[in-house]
Order: sequence, then C-alpha cells, then structure tokens
Amino acid sequence: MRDLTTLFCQVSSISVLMSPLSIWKRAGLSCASHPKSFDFLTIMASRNLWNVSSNILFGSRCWIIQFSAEIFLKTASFRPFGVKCDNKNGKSLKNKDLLNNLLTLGVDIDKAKKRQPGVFNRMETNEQTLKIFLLSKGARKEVIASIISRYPRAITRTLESLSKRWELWRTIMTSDLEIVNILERSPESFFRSNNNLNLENNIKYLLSVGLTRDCLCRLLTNAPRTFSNTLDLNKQMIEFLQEVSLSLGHNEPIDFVQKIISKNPFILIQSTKRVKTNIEFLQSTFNLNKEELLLLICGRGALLLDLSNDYVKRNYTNIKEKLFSLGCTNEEVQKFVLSYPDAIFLSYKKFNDKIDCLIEEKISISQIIKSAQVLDSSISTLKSRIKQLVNAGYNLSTSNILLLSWSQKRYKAKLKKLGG
DNA sequence: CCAACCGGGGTCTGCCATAGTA
DNA sequence: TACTATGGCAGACCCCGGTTGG
Repeated sequence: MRDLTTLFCQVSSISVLMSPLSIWKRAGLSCASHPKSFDFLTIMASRNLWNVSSNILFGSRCWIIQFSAEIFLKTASFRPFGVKCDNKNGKSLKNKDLLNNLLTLGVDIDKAKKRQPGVFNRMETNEQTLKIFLLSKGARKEVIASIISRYPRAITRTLESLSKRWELWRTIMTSDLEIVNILERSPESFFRSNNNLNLENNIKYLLSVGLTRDCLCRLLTNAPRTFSNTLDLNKQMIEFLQEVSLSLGHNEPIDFVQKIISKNPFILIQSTKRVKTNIEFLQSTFNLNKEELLLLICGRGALLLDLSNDYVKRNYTNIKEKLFSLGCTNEEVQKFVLSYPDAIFLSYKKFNDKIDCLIEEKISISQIIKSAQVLDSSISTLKSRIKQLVNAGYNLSTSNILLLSWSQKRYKAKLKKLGG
C-alpha cells in the first residue's frame, strides 16, 4: 500500500503547486462543465500528474502499481480522462488535446488517421483511460502506442466495456500477459467489437459444441478474431463442418469439428464459402471418395482449408506444371500431392526453388516424390545440409535423402557418424 | 541401433467494403 | 451523413520427436 500512499502524496503536492484552473485546463476538461466538480480524479487527469504517475507505474514493484491503477480506475465513477466540449471551438480544442495525448503516448498519428479518420472527429475519446488500463495489465507504453496507431477505435472504448471484455478473455486465458501479447499482435481482434454479450455467447456456444477450454485457448491465441465474430457467423461455420462430417459418413460431428479445429484453428475466421470451395476442389481434383476425403481433411489437408481458393488452384497448377516438366505423369503428381498436401501450402516460387535446389544436386525427381517431406526444410537448410553431406562423402543420388529434413539433433548425430 | 512413418507445434494480420445506426 | 460494426479477403513454412518394425 505504500506506493499507493506515495501516489496520493504526489497528487496532493502537485495540486498544491498548481492552481486549480491550470490543472483544469491541463486536464483538457470542458469549459462547459463546472469547475466545482473538480476533485481528485480530475486532478489525476492532468498530463503533468500523469507523467508522475507513469514514472511510478514503470517502477519495480509492478504488482502494487497494477493494484493501484486498478483501484484508481475502479473508483472512477465517471470517465476521468474523457474529453467533452460543446461550444463552437470545442471541437478544435478537443482535437488538439486528443492529438497531444496521442503524441505523448507515441502514437503514429498519420497512420491512425488514415486507418480510422472518424475517431479523430469524435467529441469524446478515452485514450488516457485506455493507457492506464493497459499499463495496469502489464502492457509496455510502446505496445499501447502501437495498438492505438494500428487500431485507433480502441480509444473510444469505455473502462467498463474494456474491463468486461478483458474479464471474458481471462475466462479463457490464464494470465493478463498472454492477452497483452495477443493485443500486441492483433489489436483489432480485441477492440473491433464492443459487443461483450456476443463475446460471452460465443464462448458459451463454442464450449457447448464440445470444444474444450484448451481448444478455446488455442483459438484465442491463434485466431482471436473468432471471438469477435457474431455468434451467428460462428454457428454457420460449426454447423457447416458438422454437415460436412455427416455427408462424408463421419457419424460423430462433434468429434469431427474438434479434429478440424485442432488441426487448423484458423477455420473459424474464414468464410464457409472459402472452406467449402477448398473441400470441393480437393474432392474433384483428386477424385476422392468420402473416406479418402475425410482422411485428407482430418489430416494434413486441414491445413489447406483456410487458404484462398485462387491460391490453392494457382499452386496446384504450378506443382503440376513443374512436375510435368520433370517428366512426371498426372498420376504421380496426384499421388505426390495427396501424400504431401503441404506442397500446396508452399508458395509457387518456394516450391520451384526447393525442387530446383535438389535437382541441381543430382537428386532425381522420383527421389523427391518418394521423400516429399524433404520439402519441409527451408532452402537454406537444404543447401547447407547438402553441402555438408557432399563434403562428408555422402552420395545423395543413391542414398536416402530424408535426412535433409530430420530434426537438427538427429541430423547432427548422423553427420557426426559420417565423419562430417 | 537405425530410420521410416506419422503427426504435432508455432503461427495469422491488416486492410477494404458495406450494411446498419445514431 | 458520418461513423461503427462486421464480413471477407490475400498472404504464405519450418522444425521436431515419438513410435515402430526391421
């Protein structure tokens, strides 16, 4: 509690040093509201004081700081940093304050304005509330600036809404830090919607269709947008997957959905149209019966379901052309792709480069097709391993090439034995 | 002991368009 | 009519290790 007391003392000392009016102005508060409502929280709104408190916030005893910030925010019965003006010059004054606040935070104003200009015309924004809130959750200042730069609408959210949303995310994630990391990666997924009831319903729904809490955690980590989808949109995809399951003769749709989502957590942020088109593409291109298709999309093929339809087609066409040019038959190409669906995932340039890189080393296309997993390795890994193996006297054209894609541990052990 | 087989784990946003809303 | 909420899209790998059969 000592830090809290210190904080309060700093507040008092500053309020003594500054005239109430100057604090009022610095707080960016309205000329329309009456100075009589001036109190501790409005003093806190002063940017000067904010700098003092943020220095404290960055201190070593973070947990106490977090606690103080929480208490401070929770006791706020009104928007302490909200800015409101309703006279003629209000808008421009307010706009100046907003810009100042954002600049102090280190926000890239141009980027933010370009992204969501409407936010900058608003009479009310809560950038300081957001800042304190996120600091209290352990976000660094630069992260907050980056979040606002990339998704300015974040500053329109109220403390109440933010807290509720965070609380809901915390029912899935075990720590605040994990959430901060997601926000840093993808601010939009957290801030795009203000509809917390929908979020709550999504969580309930996804649990109700048999997804485990671990699965939800994986979804939130990998595809956080899932939880900002409308409940209806998520329902559409889950129901679509269940239908696919039944139509392919898999009689446990819940199990099927779980399998697909655990293999590919990005499914729920794609349109059913996209997933459907990809399933149809796989079915028709490879002439698969129900059983084979089921096996494919429940296995490595799940990876392909969320790819853009054109990308899938383009890459498959390229694979065909490339392998045809190396003398493969259509049957061989199909067999190759079915045994190694990841080939479609690879961009056509990467795919071609990898094949060329192997061919250059006198590795035959039949060897490559037989040991397709070697394409898992990056081009640099392939190149360095080929060099090392050749130096060690290993004949790649007559020997097993799979060691090009072994784990480093296994590969190194093998190389040692070869005397490389 | 070896390596083939198989599957798992990490990761995935930032932008645009548009219907809806105040 | 400005602004918000939301749907949808393009984009694009690499590495690791358990198990198993010889």
